[in-house]
Amino acid sequence: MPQLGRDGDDLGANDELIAFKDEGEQEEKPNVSSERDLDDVKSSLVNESETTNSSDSEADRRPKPHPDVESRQHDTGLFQPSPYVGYPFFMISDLGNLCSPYLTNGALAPTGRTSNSVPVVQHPHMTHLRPLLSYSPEAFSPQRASPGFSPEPAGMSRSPHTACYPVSPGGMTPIPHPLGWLLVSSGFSPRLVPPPQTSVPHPAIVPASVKQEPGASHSQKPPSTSEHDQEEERKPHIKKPLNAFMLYMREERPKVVAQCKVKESATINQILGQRWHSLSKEEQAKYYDLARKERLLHSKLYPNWSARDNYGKKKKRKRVKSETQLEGEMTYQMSVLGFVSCETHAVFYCRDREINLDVKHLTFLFL
DNA sequence: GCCCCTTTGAAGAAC
DNA sequence: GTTCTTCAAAGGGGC
Repeated sequence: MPQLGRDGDDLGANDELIAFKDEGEQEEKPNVSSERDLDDVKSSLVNESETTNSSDSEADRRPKPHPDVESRQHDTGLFQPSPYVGYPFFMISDLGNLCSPYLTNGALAPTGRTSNSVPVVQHPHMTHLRPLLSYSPEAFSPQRASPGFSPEPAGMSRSPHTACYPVSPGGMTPIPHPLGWLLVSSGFSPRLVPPPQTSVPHPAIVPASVKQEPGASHSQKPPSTSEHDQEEERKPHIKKPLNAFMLYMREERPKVVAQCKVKESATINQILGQRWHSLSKEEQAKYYDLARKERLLHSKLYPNWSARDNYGKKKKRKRVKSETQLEGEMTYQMSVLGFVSCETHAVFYCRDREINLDVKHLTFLFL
């Protein structure tokens, strides 16, 4: 599939091609190490943001809208065979209120956005499409904030293509995503977006506990049995990145619920498992690709995180979840304060880092 | 309120 | 290198 970057063009570095595995590759190359892939990507991070210029123009390399995009949908709502073809948008992080400057027509109602949902700014010609996020986290390049960065919106300039596309009258259902990404119309004039008023929680992080000053009045948590336990509870719970099947399941579950009138997740998951096996390799490859990018981005956001960290934390996580729901405001690691995008790059200014992405890696899928 | 169920895949541990 | 275990999502159901 072209979107898998087999030609090394769509997804950047060739090392990803080695790491990526769809079902067929899993059979043929079961030992391809995602670790090595991550290491390669990590090592390339330093240069990633500085090596984005190439002999090819960005306009040429950037996926172009496909006139037949609607016909690509089949009954499962999935693209085939090339879901990456034809994206009139690129993706940026869910910046909370950040998208509002683009919505001068009020297309995206504030109520359509929740902390863990992905609001969508959609092209009017593709109102039938449900975008599925995709991104190329290998383009992430943590670095210090640019000295010249200013969150002032006054410098924002917008070409006609940068105008916000209104959400279709039918409305777009916010698509929840663990990494909290937001789709925004493309158009590559430099533009500046003021920082949001509220932090955007990174859905991959479940705060282990509300960090409170000693003696906080609303603290009802019983004392931990040990300092170690207390320390453990203070640590935010960084969830595992979703695998391909989980991504598929999250996407297809509502359809199964609607079709089968079943609510029990165990039953639904059985159905989804069967459907998963009935998918073609190309269809599954889309989810493997997304999952691979999830892992890459996750590894960059949390380079020291290990799946082992979550061992034995299921109970804690559930307890913490309810606490989170009760508490309201929380502090998260991944709080994007603002971003700047230009012809070739988008820079996201987070609380503790600056993430530089090559726009050529900002793609997404339609469903 | 907590855990189980049920699925697949990824990652780590154990052998 | 292989096998086993745990966790990721989801929400009804049981205790």
